[in-house]
Order: sequence, then C-alpha cells, then structure tokens
Amino acid sequence: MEPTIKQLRYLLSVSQAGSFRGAAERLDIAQPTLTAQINTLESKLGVTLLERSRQGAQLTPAGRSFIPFIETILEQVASIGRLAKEADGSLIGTYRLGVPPTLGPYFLPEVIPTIHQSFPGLKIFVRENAPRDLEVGLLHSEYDFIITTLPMEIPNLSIEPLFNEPLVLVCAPDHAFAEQDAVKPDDLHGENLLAIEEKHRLFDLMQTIALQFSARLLRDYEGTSLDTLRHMIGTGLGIAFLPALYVKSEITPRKDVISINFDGPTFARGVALAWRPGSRRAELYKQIAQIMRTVSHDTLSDHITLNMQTTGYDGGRL
Amino acid sequence: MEPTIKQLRYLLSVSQAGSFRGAAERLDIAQPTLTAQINTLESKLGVTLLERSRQGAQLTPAGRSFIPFIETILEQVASIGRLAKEADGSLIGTYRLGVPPTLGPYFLPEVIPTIHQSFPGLKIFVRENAPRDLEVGLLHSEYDFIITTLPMEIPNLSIEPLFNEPLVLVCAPDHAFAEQDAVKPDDLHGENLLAIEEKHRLFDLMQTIALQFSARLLRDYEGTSLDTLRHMIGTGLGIAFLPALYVKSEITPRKDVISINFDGPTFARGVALAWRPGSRRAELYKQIAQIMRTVSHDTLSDHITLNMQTTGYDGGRL
DNA sequence: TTCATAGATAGATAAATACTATCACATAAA
DNA sequence: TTTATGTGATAGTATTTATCTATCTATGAA
Repeated sequence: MEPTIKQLRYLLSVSQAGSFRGAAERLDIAQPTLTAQINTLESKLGVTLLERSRQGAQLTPAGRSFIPFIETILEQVASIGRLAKEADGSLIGTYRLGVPPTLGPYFLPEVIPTIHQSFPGLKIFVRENAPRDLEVGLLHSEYDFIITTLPMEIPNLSIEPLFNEPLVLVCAPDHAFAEQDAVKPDDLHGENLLAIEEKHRLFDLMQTIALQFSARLLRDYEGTSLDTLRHMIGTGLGIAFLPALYVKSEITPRKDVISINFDGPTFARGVALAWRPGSRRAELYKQIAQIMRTVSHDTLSDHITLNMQTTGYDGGRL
Repeated sequence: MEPTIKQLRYLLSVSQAGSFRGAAERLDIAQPTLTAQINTLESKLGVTLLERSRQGAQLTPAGRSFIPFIETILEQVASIGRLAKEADGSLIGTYRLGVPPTLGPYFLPEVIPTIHQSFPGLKIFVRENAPRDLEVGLLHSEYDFIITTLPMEIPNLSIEPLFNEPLVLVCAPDHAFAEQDAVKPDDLHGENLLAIEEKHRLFDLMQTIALQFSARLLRDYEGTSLDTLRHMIGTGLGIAFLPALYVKSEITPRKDVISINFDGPTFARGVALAWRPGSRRAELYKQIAQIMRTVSHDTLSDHITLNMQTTGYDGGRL
C-alpha cells in the first residue's frame, strides 16, 4: 500500500490546524472522513502520526519527521498543476527539432528569432542529423518535428513544404571559371566535381548533376561537411554545387572561394517541415511552417524559391 | 481536481515502457485500467501527455516536462515509506526534551551518551525552560517529554521519578564558615542567603530554607542563573544552597567558592521525567527514565539520592 | 451542573478503480 | 494476399474506496 496525496495533504492540514475538526472545516470535508483517512494512512505506514487528545491533535515525533517530505511533494504537485494551467496553447515543454547539418546552421538563425517572437513560451531543442536518420528518429519519437529535404523515404509522415533551395556553382578564385560572366553546361564537361559524404541526401543531388553534365565526381575526396568542402574547393581540388543558403552565409562574405553564375537548368533541393501524423500539435507545426515561409520570403527570396502549394508537392526534384 | 500518485506513477511507467500494454504488465494491472487512469489524468490537467500510436505511446513535449516533477514526487513518497519502515521501535523522528536550566547542563551530559547507546536511532532536541513553562509547554505539545522538578503544578501528566537532588551549602573561601568542619543550623541565623530568580522552582525551596533557619533572603540580589549566583557568592555577597549536581559540576572543580558540610536536615528537590498521558511512546519514556536512574546510581550516587518507588511519590518535598 | 467541543463510531451512499471481453487498426510474417 | 501478432480504445460489471449524516463519549469551561 501507498499513501495518497490526499492523505498527505490531510495530515499536513491537521498538523497545521491543530485539530481534526478545524482541519476538516478548512478542507471542506466532514470530520469522520478526515479521521478515516488519517487512520488508513497511519495503518498503511504502520506509524502513529498524530497524538489525539480532547484538546485537539498534535504530531508525534515520527509524524513530524514526515512533514518536510509531504511539503515538497505538495509543492511538486502544485507545480504540475501550475504548469498544466499554463499549457493553454500547447506551448509547454521543450520541442525537439531535427535539422540536416547542411541546412540548419544557415537557415535556423534566420527564423528562430521570429518563431520565439510569435511563441514566447516555446522552447526548441535543435539537433543535427542526416535526413535519413532524422526521418527514422522522427518515427521513433526522438524528435517532435524535423526539417528535412525531399524526397522523403518514410511514407505517412505529415509534411508542410517550406521552399526550394537551389544549388550554386562555386570554385576557387584562381579557377578558369572565375573569369567568365557565366558558365555554360558544356563547360562542366570533365571538370572535377566535389561532393559531400554519401550519407547526406545532398550527395544524391550532386551525383545527379555530375552525371547530367558529364563532370567527374571525385569520390575519393568527399567532404564530411560543407565547410570542409569549401576548404577543398579553395585549394583548387575541384568545383562544387553548394546549397544557396550556405553560399549566402559562408561563401559570399569571404574571399577564399567564389560563386559563379551558371547558365543552365537550376538544381534545387526541396525543404519541408515534417512530423508524425495524428499529432495533436499539427496546428502548431503548421503555424511554425508558415512563419518559416514568411521569413524566407521576406529575407531570403534572393536565394531560394518558394513553392506554396501544399498538395502533390514533388519535393523539387527535377 | 488533482492528480493521484498512482496516476503519476502510471504515466511514468508508460513513458518508460513505451507502450500501455507493456506498462500495464509491469504494473501488474489491466491495460484498460491504465488507459482510463491516463485519460483522467490528461483531462484533469487539460494537457495531452502521451502520443498514442499503433507502435506504442510516447511522451508529448508537455508530458515530458512533467517527468522531473513526477520523479521527485515518487522519490519523496518512497522516502516516506522507507522512513516508516524503519520506525519499528518508534525511534523515528526528533524528540523534544525540555529541561530546567538549573539541572539540564549538569545532568544531561552524564546520561545522554548512554541513551544514545541504548537507542542509536533516537534523536533528542533539548531546550531549557523554567519548570512552570516546561509543564505548560508539555501540555501544549511544544515538548514531547520533559525533565522537571517536583511538585508539578499541572495534574494528569504521566511521570516517572528519577532521583532527589539535595541542596548543598556554598560560601566564599574567606567566609567564616570555611573554617568550620560543619555548619550547624543555628549558624545560619541572620546570614545573607542568596537565591535564584523567582521564576525558577528552585527559588521556592531556597525560600523555605531561609524561612526555616531564620536566614535573610537577599531578594534584591537574585541570580538569573546558578552561575551568576556562584559569582555573587564569590564576591562575599552571601551564601546559598545550590543543587548538588551543579556543585559537583561547577563548584568542586574550581576554587572561587567552596561547599561546606551542613549539619542539619537535608533539603532536596525531586526530579522526574514527565509526558502527556496516553502517549503511545510512554514505554520509550519509561525506558529512558530507567536509563537515567541507572546511570545516576552508577555515577552520581555520591551526590544524589535515588528513590525507586513509582507510586505515591511525594516529589521529595519536606 | 450545563454547555460547547474534542475525536470515535456506525451505517448508507456516491465515486473511483479495477477487471474481463471485445473491437478496430497497423505492421510483419507466411 | 492472407494470417498472426501487437497496439490502444471501448463497453459493461464488480469491487473497493471515499464520503456523508447522525450519533456517541469524554473533557474542559462557565
């Protein structure tokens, strides 16, 4: 057997009131009820907690020693109640957001402030992972929602498209392309094309590009991150197509590598917000997606293309 | 409405097991019972705590935020249970012992170690107060038990006599009495007799002595403690009858004042242990009283007289 | 004594809790 | 595809628990 919160509260009340009757009145219950509860509590614990007399009731030394525990228990219970009361807009708790490492650091800083402005109580814990692991992790409830790139591998996940992020051609400043106004598709023929590790979905897209333009994909020199890729490009190892938001964030402000106009078809990866279907927080996620789209439109429209249709979205694949 | 410990435990169990069925089995209850309890908990709090799916159940961000609170609550409850289990010999908790300032410091150090040896788990909080306040405080549950001097003013308190503590004649080393082998009752005639403040019951006894031997009670110079009384005696202000245990503890080891043989009737105050009648810890108090008597007999029999009769005890009054 | 008030008790009722049996759905294996 | 297994939800019932009203006994104060 185990004590009840109610019984503990009753005991505390009697100890404060100094009598069963007084406590019963304060608790708005009948005195026999109180007596019964205290009795069952005492027999459950096997300890006499109160010393009854005609003058009232006082704690025994044993009963006194329980009071601190009871007080913290009641405090914690009150905290739960308070917390639950605040949870009107389901803004309670910490939401775990998963993002691909090739996108998160260059996109989230743009939108997080606005999200916090719209949902002041919302706490978001961000963790990076490859899109594949993000989707599996979402299914296994390691994340509450994720930003991932299309196409998704796991079906039956609710998604809200955000935007298409084009890939931008990047080369070293001393590369021949640096002189040209625009690079034509034929110019890529035989060029050394660098790519990121295969576990990133971005790799597939880079591979598609290499294939389409007969460029040579340097598989022995795959970058473990976009930053290492940038350094490799800077040493003249090759050229690469990098995500536009990364270029905006890490290429444009520096001079070690440069971006070039590419006079050919635009390659882009689709970016979407996803969560487990049936989640009652779907409405919140949709609002967050809307904020992300709005901010993207307002501050990033030079770099990405927005695609607002929410059905039949093909993920921006070519 | 308020959550139940049971419901909180159920929630925690589901979150750990990852499914209702698994948790139900672990909790040894039926799954519908678990479902019902979680449902009522959710509706009570007004928050969705678990995300159900065909694969099991996972905490929502809100539910996750409650877990730390729930864990501390369950820990505290477990602590209460553990504490109660230890409370076999009612040795749990802290017992508040009240003692007169004219006795406690000179008697307790002799017996406390033995008490702790006999009851290793017993914690005793000692507070000093005048016997009158001790008795009232005992009645009002400010103390669990007291050492007091007889006769008691409040009836219907359970008492266990301990011993009689004689009063010993004390004077300055340069007083005429210091030369005598023994002081006779007639010698006290007209002597300046010092006494402690009236609020101490010891005052009554000192007054009785002064009256009986026609000594002069210096009421303008009442000591606030036995120690101040000792200092007053040392300056030659007068002589006094002081409790034997005080004399043993504070007079004999020093040279500032000396004790003298008094060739007259022995005055003594009765000392007893007292508690509220009906207390279920009476047995413990009786055992403590027995220890006090035994220790007194073994180590203090040169200074006090033991009176083992437990009924019809007159408190050592003359 | 008389009165007010303390906790204890008896008996009835309402509420909460638990169970069994079953359903509907999803996933994985045959 | 079919089947088996596992998920949570639901219906209905039995039991346990919590609560109430009415009453009792004992104590302390007026």
